[in-house]
Amino acid sequence: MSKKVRLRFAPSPTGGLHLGGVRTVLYNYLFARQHKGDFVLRIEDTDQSRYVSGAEEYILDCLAWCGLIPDESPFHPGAYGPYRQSERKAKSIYAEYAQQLIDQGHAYYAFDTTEELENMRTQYKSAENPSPQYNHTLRTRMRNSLSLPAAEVKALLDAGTPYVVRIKVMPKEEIHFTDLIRGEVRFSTDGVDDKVLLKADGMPTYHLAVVVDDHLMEITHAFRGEEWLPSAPVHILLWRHLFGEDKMPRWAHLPLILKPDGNGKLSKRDGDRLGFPVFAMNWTDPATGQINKGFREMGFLPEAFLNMLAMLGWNDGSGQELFTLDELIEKFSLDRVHKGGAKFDFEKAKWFNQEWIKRLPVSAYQDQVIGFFRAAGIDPLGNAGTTGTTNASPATALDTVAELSEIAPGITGPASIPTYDETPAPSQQEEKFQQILTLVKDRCHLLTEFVQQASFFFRAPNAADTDLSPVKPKWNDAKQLFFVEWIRQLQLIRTWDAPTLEKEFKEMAAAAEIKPGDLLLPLRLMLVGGKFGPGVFDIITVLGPEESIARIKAVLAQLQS
RNA sequence: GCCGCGUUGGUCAAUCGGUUAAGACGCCUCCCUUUCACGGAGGAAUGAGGGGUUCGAUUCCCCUACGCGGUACCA
Repeated sequence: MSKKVRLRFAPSPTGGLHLGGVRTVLYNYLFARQHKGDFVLRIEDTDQSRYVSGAEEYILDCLAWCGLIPDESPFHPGAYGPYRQSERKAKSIYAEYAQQLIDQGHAYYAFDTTEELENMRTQYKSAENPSPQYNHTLRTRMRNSLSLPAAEVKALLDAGTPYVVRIKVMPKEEIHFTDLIRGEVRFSTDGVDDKVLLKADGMPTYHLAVVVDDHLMEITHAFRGEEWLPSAPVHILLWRHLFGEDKMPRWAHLPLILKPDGNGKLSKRDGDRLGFPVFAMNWTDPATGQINKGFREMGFLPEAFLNMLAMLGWNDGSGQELFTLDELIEKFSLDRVHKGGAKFDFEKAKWFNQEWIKRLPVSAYQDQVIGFFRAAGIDPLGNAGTTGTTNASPATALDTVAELSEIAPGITGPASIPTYDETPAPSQQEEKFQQILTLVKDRCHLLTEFVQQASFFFRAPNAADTDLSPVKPKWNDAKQLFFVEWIRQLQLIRTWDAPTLEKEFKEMAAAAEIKPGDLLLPLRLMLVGGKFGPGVFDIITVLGPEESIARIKAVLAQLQS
């Protein structure tokens, strides 16, 4: 008996896809999936002046990145097409219903020009009424089919005079409906103006289009932002006149996402101002060429992005904060959606991302991370791997025994460095890459941070640029000697793993009567080029003997001078 | 102005008449770690104001204040 649940997301293709838009999609999607229903994408391109080419594809790309794929859309039409309102207009769908309303006496032609409307607004503007409305009191004084003699209306129409169709709202009527989030909401028609239904160019306004299309597409539940609540009475009236109020979808007006500081809706501007993205993915304005950062490019995981968005206005009451999409589908409920808006907190957003980075296997996001490495000029799977120093500084060039003795007089070195496979198979490289990601994932909030945290694995630090001030003042011959000795040791170690390396290191330090702590920081600086990164012995394990030795030697030369 | 919606720590928030008013982010202290993190243990910090209803209000009702949204031939 009950109809199949169908929901829609109906954006205008006017630019980037905003955070709030994605959350609206998400709630639509969750509800649809939970009820084994359909989720459709309808493009509301009724304002050709605001149409931005590429925006439709962009929106679909964003949904794809998030994994919120519509069952029906302009790109994958179902049985309710077309899915673009411009195309539906071309089929005279809206004009037909506008005509029906006129015939019923619920709508009328209005011939007022833009100038006439402006004049009306300035004329009737007052302190008590700053924005006069085209309504039951004023319409008698305007040029429309209600105020003009029938013959004149006919003449105007026959002459092809531009007109719009307006809804005729009767005063003193009570309109109420049950919002799935807010409960009973009541309006008086006294405050509702005669909204334009059909524009002069024949396009419907949102008001007409949304009810006609929701009806034709058999939409059962309509979720949209709270900013639509004030125009709900118009939509209800239209449903009443056209299809019957009992056929109307259930409405849910979602709370707004607010800017972090102050109040008000979060806007693109706020993101620019405060340094965080507002769009799901990078959006390049085709007119200005301006690029707006997206969460994806900022280093967010789609799982984290959605999880964060879901929690902005909803929770399951248990205190749980981390949810997979499937868990959200299972647990989401409208009656636990907040009524009040929520301020967006970028720090918390990053926390969600960090949690998901820790939670997911690195294989789930390694491709995205590879992209960030390549953008930084590093190919983590290429030849510039751990088998050599790519941007060798002058110091790293000294690697002969002679040079060794030069920086450490008294040491006679043997040293045939153990050889090993110079060009690992691709799978080995990938394996090594994953090993590195696993090593640093705990300290990354954003995927982009993998580059900062791990690039030294693929590119030797520039020895000349390494800040040695933390160790240089306390440097002495004993330490110099120790490291030269340590290099020899590295060449001999057979079991190449972190525990063995650490054990050997500490034994040598003890023998040299130097506290390991005094040696660890220098060693880190040699390998990493800074005071960050995973444990030094883990680093050496991954770097391998040749590369480790090269880096130590390079800095040793620096410290000696 | 009018109409509508909202208001628990700095932020996200639990509570559906009785609690020492959860938890999380952020912040602070300590532990772990001779890097940075992660992790662990603590800490500071909350019911806009006023009336009711009730034995008892954060919770229900009203008023006020404040905030937001709308008030287009934009969505």
